[in-house]
Amino acid sequence: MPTRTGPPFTVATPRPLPAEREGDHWILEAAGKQVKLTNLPKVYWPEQGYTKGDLLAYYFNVADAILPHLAGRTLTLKRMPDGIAGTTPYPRGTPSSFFERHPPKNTPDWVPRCVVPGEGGTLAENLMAGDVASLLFVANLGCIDMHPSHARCARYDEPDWMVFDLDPMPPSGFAEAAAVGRHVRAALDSLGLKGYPKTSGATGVQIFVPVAPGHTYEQTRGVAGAIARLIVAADPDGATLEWDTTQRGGK
DNA sequence: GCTCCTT
DNA sequence: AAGGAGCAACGCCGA
DNA sequence: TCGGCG
Ligand SMILES: [Mn+2]
Repeated sequence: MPTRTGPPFTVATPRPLPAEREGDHWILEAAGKQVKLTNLPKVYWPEQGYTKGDLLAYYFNVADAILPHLAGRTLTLKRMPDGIAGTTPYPRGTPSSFFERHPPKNTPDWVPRCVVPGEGGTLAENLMAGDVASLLFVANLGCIDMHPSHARCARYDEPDWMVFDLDPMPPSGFAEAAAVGRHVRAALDSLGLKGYPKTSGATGVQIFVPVAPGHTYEQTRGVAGAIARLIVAADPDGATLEWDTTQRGGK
């Protein structure tokens, strides 16, 4: 049950969100831009009771860390305006989340866009987030996940990084994913490439690899696929490229 | 979360 | 006034 | 070539 009456924030953050209430909503001012924020008390994480306000405060607090990774790249938003457990009435129980890439109609003109060629000679506008205001604007849409493009807008078809996504399936966990990550590092070493690992979700690992300018997605996909197949061949019990998630148990 | 379109 | 639909895009794979 | 799935 969405609440409009509960507290807007339930988690203390180093820098509280400096949003001022204005009638039924809030206004955040950042670098002269006014961002309208709505429904802060709405519970987005029912299990923990975390609110949309908590989400916005989170993105405000990590802005300095996250913005360098978003700026100049188109974003695919994963929007969950009814929280992480929201569902649609029909079909019954279907998650009410959805993806969005184009600026919705109410997007302020100061939110940056990337114009890219679309289907059949058309042009499409894609969202970007370049500063605190645009970051908080997309977060207010109920966007919990943000997926930045592997390529910068200026060279939208030339990725400047590739990623190895290691998702352990029970009973495998983080340790097993890290072990596969070491295989990835060995392969990258032999190619003179450097990978930057990070945790992902509860038990996963992702390894980001900078790619020199001038390469296509087809090329990076080919390299990543070749490395992945080598690892599966070397460690068939520890790694799989199985596409069907129900078929990749234990790896 | 918000707009648009149909009832 | 109330309610529903729409909101990305692409590679992989098996049919 | 199409549809489901990621
Ligand atoms: Mn993952």
